[in-house]
Order: sequence, then structure tokens, then C-alpha cells
Amino acid sequence: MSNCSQCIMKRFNALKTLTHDELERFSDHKTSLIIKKGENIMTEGNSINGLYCIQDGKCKLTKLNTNGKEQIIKFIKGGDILGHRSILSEEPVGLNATALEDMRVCFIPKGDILESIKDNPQFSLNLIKNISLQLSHANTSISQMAQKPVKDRLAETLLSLEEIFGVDNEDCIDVILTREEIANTIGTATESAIRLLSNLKKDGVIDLLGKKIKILNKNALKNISEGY
Amino acid sequence: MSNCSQCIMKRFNALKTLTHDELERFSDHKTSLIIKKGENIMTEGNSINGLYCIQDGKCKLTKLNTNGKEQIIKFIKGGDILGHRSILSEEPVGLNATALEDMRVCFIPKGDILESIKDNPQFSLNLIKNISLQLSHANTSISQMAQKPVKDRLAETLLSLEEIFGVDNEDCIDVILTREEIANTIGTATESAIRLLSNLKKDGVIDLLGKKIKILNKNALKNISEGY
DNA sequence: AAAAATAAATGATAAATGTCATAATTAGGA
DNA sequence: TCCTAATTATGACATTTATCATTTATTTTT
Repeated sequence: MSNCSQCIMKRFNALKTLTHDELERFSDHKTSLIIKKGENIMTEGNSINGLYCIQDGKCKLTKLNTNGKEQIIKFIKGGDILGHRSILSEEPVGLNATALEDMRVCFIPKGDILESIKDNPQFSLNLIKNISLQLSHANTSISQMAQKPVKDRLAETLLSLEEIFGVDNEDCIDVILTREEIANTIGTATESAIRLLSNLKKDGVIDLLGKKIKILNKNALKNISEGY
Repeated sequence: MSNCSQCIMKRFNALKTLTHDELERFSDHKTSLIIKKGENIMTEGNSINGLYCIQDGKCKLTKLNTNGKEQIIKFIKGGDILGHRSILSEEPVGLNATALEDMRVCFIPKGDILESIKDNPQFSLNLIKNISLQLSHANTSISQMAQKPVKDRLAETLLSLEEIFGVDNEDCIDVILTREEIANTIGTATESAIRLLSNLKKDGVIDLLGKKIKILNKNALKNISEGY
């Protein structure tokens, strides 16, 4: 079994402040999981008894609306952690984490996390900073959802997806989403998302290669996202 | 000057877990402020060097959009605290806190807060829980802004305002907001908010007495907020 | 109390977005 | 590989929401 103290993923998240001893303890107790595409790592409303550290693969964090529609709140990739909010606040998980592709994930039991929180103030602080940053992003999101038209939100989302996932060897945004998932991210009907994507393609701002999306004119997208 | 250990406001927030000694230290260093209606307690982007504890009065937390429009993210009342996110995350303030009426506010310097965070794990934990809860609410908000029509969001907002502020002796929601502020909460044009309020009145669901709003049929509002 | 400024209300219209229907394309399973 | 189901795409139309213009009411200032 792999060792936490040698894992490169810890460079990217709050775990980077842990001591060698703490990482060794994590190694001893952690379990590695394979999550298949479409499966949930966590489910809204369930309680959780540990922290997930994403080794590889991408997932979406979603919320089911009262009308049954899915809202995508955030995207997660290798190096990110999941479940710390629930551990710290001692509340059930607030969002579904659903794999967009097969994933490799490490699960570290709650006890070990709480131990490190108690012993290592810098670790706690990093977890708090992570949650604070999420809150800050969420507030920005509220504002944009409430006040920007769908077209602007789509442009914003495409830029943000490229920011998060980068591009593949053909310069396409390196994540595969259905049109419905894009619509559920920006909060619109699937048909509207499809239509607006087609328009952006017609205007030469993006290219559509099946589900893959390539940004051709980042500045134009930025302008659209700001309402110009 | 008033004394923190005797202040009833501390019952309602994370400060309730502080020891007598800690509260005495706060008392020695705190300053009391009067914030006039329309003035800011905190301003988006500014840094902050302490925590505000609201004694009395109401304020709105807002964000200025790129298009210059104000989005109201949250309402704050007596007993709430402000600024802890910024202190914990060591980042500038993310939102404007603007008084909706004259307010009495206590300011406790950052140093004292950090001291208590270090000494009193339960205090830290309560601050974290507060931020986590805000994040949870924010995620719900994103989903509703993205997917619910304006009418549903207005109904939701009216229920939530009554929840937060209660009612006065005439059963009206106990906060005075302009129609524009209501519009900026639900993310719509002022005229649309006015029109929808008029419709709700015509349907006997609410009553409008100047700026005061009285909920006549809470169940009907709840149904509307869920799309029925 | 009168005047001026601001806010609320309402109608007319335009623009944005959703819904439904249907065709074309793609992906996945037998 | 073929067949089926799902996804993507597009048109026609309905509904929602924004914008602009104007009137009425309320608040603030003089």
C-alpha cells in the first residue's frame, strides 16, 4: 500500500503542513478506494466519518433542488480534499460528490484528522482557510447567478473550467461534461446551454469537438462574461 | 463602559464559550461604536483588525457586481458577529456590511481574538461552525438563484426575512427594506420585485403597509417558494 | 407647510429564457 | 456489429423578466 508521506497529492492541499509522524499515522489507517464514473463519494445528508483525499480523477459537487433539478456547485480534481467541512462542523454532508470519471481516492478516518487538528494548529488553520475560500467563492457565485444573464454565466464557467482542469494535448478543456451538466452548472435549461454554445462556436469564440470544448478567444469570452 | 461578561449578546454567538477571564480581557480592549443608517461597518476588499459584535440594529451584507449592481448576500442583526472569517483566513473582507438602521456595535481587537482562538479550542470550533453554516447556506442560495424563478425566490426571501427578524406588534416583518433592496436580495429588477409584491398582495398572501410587509398566508408563500 | 427629491407603482414593449416537438448524432449494451 | 437508448441540435412558440416611460406616493429638505 502507498505511503502518505511520499504522496505528491499532499503538496496541493491542507495536508502539506502535517508532520512526518502524522502522515505515517494516516498511512497506517487510510484506505484507498476506486470510485467508478457516476458513483458517489459522498451523498447529501449522509454523515461522514473521515476525510477524502483525491488522488486522481474528477468529480462534481451537486445539490438536489426541491424541484428535483441538480445544481452543480463546484468541481473537484486530484489534490483536493473532501469532507473536512462536515468533520469540523460536525454536520451531515451538504453536497453530493459524484465521479465524472473513474477516481482513485484515499479515505482517512475522522479520529486521525481530529488528532491532527488538536496537535497541529497550522493544519486546522489551513482547513479553515480552505472553507473560508469556498465561502468567498460561493458568495461571488450567488451574486453572478442572481444578476448575470445566462450567456455571461456560460462564458464565465468555460473560463473557470479551463482554469481548474487545464487543457489536453489538443488545447481542449480537460474535462468531459454533458451539455446537461454544463446547463446544471450555470443554472439554465439544457437546450439554452446548447444554443448558447452553438452561438459561441458560430462567433469563433470556442470550438466544439464532440463533448470537448476548445477556447479560441479567451479575451472575447472574458468580455462576454462581464456583459460586453 | 459596558462589560462583555455581562453582555447578553454573547449568549447568541460563538463568544458564549469564552471564559470569564477572556471576556474581561475583551472588555478592557473593546470599543463601542455607533454606526448610522447607511454607513458601512466593513467594506469589501478592506483589511480588518478585529471582530465586530452587533449589539443592536440590522445590516445587510452586500457585494458589488462587475456591472455595478449590488447583491445582498445576507442579513445581520443583534447578537451576530462580523469579521471572524477575515481574521481566520487572514484575507481582506469579502462583503460590505451596511447599516439598515442606526446600530450599536462592539469592536474587539484581533489580538484578543487570536489569543482566545489559541487558548480556547471550543471558541475556535464555534467560529468554524459559524463559517461552515454560512457556506452551507450559501450553497443553497446558489442553487435557488440558479434554478428558481423570481416569484419563488421572492416568496422564499419573505419567509426568510420573517424568520430572521421576526414580526413587530402589527405582525409585520420587523425590518424596513426598500423595494430596491428586496430586488437586490432576490436578484431581479426593482420593477419586477414591486410587481410581484403587488400580485402577492392581490392574491391575499401578503399585505403591504408602506414599506412594511405582513405575511398573511405562510403556507401559500411556502408553496410558491417551492414552485406550486 | 411647501418644494424638491426619492421611491413606489403601473403600463407598454422588448429581450431573454424555457418548453415542447422533432431530427440528427453519438454512445453503450446485447 | 447492430440495435437501442441517450445525447445533441435546432425550430417554433410560450412564458418570464427587463427596460423604458410615466404617474402617483412618500420622504426629505428648505
